[in-house]
Amino acid sequence: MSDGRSDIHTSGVPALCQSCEARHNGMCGALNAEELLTFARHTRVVRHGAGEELLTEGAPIAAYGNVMRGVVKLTKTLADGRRQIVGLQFAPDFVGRLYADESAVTADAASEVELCRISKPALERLVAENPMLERRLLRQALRDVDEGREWMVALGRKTASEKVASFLGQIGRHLDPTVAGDPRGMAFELPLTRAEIADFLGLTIGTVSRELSKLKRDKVIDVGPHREIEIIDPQALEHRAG
Amino acid sequence: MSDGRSDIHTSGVPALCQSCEARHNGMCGALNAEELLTFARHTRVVRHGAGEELLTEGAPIAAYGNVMRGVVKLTKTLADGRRQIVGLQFAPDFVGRLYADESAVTADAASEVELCRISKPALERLVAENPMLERRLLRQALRDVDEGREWMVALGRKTASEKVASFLGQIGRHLDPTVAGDPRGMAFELPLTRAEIADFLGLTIGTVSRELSKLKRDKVIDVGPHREIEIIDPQALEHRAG
DNA sequence: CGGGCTTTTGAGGTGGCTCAAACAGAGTGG
DNA sequence: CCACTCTGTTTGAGCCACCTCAAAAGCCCG
Repeated sequence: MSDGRSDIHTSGVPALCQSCEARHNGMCGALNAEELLTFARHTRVVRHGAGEELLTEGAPIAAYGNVMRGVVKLTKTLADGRRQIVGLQFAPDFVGRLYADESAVTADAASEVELCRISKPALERLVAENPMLERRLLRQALRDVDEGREWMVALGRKTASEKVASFLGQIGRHLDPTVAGDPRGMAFELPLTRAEIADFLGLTIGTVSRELSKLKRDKVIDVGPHREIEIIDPQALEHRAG
Repeated sequence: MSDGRSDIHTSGVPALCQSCEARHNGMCGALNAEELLTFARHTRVVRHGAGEELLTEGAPIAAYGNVMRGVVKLTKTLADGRRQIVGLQFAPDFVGRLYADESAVTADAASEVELCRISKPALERLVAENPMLERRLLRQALRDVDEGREWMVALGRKTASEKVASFLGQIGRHLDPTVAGDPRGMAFELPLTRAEIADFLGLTIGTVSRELSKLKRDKVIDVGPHREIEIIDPQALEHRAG
């Protein structure tokens, strides 16, 4: 039995938006039912398989998107091929760089991803007309800044084991925000390969694997087959995150 | 002999704003003469000596500011004292974190600094009333994101010498944007001590010093007394930046 | 069951750290 | 004008965390 409130809120809301996280915690929260309808005329839900490229470093940006499901990784690559992941976007994050002609990063689907896609000119027009939308995007950008700075500390000053512990903590928190201070453990599937984790943490695949093995040996986590991780002792993990 | 244009533009503009960079390339560019006057009623120019703390990590934010002169460094510190500089702000950058109760970083004056200060509630009210102001702040935030990501690559994937070369290149570009592709050299005074450079690059003071000596030995730069640096061969510097 | 991918683990090398000493400038006071 | 101090910088010697290279093992899919 649903309450009256949700009836009011969902009346006239496009079907796809009704359960979309972007409407609750993301960009689309700025829009009322009428605006959502306008907005939805320009959007299209697209699905991308793991590894598909959404944006290319140095190439023009054709469209923006909101992550609805899955994980998008943002990477930058040096001339000789060294790679660094500079951000991970989860639902309901916004993907793309407003007010820039070309993307400074490559964005690809780390897992299978569903995106709510909107063309560049369409979003830019909607943003110009709707200050609330712009405010949401500002909040998103500020979150991106904060998160980037958090990782700069890890990249610059943490040891390999601290990096890996921090990474597991962050992923855990993202996939289940209630776990933050919870002393009980949790299990999840890593959205990244070892190589990608290494590119995120500024390490090599070998070091990542060794550190994970160490955490397993010390009964802080359990490492299952196929990227499954169980956090047995969140306290200990937090403690090792520096 | 001034042209007519500047007369139009400066009529009714507060004296302090007339030559302020923030009005030309920063946040205040969003405001017309009338709005600038309203704005100026809430601002005050304050001067801070090198080392003075403007914002403290984990402490409430009392006021925002625009850098008018000097360099502000943003740092994060781990529990055991390891430090990482996560950003440098030059004129006319905005300092502070909108929509947050506490600061995620410590901000201090790296050199003597002049700030155009505005209280938190005052700016928040003005932003709520003026979408153009919000757009400027969004642009600033997006620049901060881009710059942070640029440095994440350096922190995670570049060698010590590449880091130092990149750093000198960035500082040079900031202090004189015309130099970018210019094959001729330039000279400037570093706004940071060796220890601060180390905290920026995720290195130790010894490594920074050694790398600078190496660049000097190789006639790429010249290191004078009192933090003076002359870039002799910008091409070679760029080449070593990775 | 074989072939391709990812992951683990090992042995050895090295870039940047640690620790330590000497040096250089800018004040400060005699 | 010269000690003296204080802070910042340079340089050296040795070491260790993490990388490199390499091999083997696990998992997935046809």
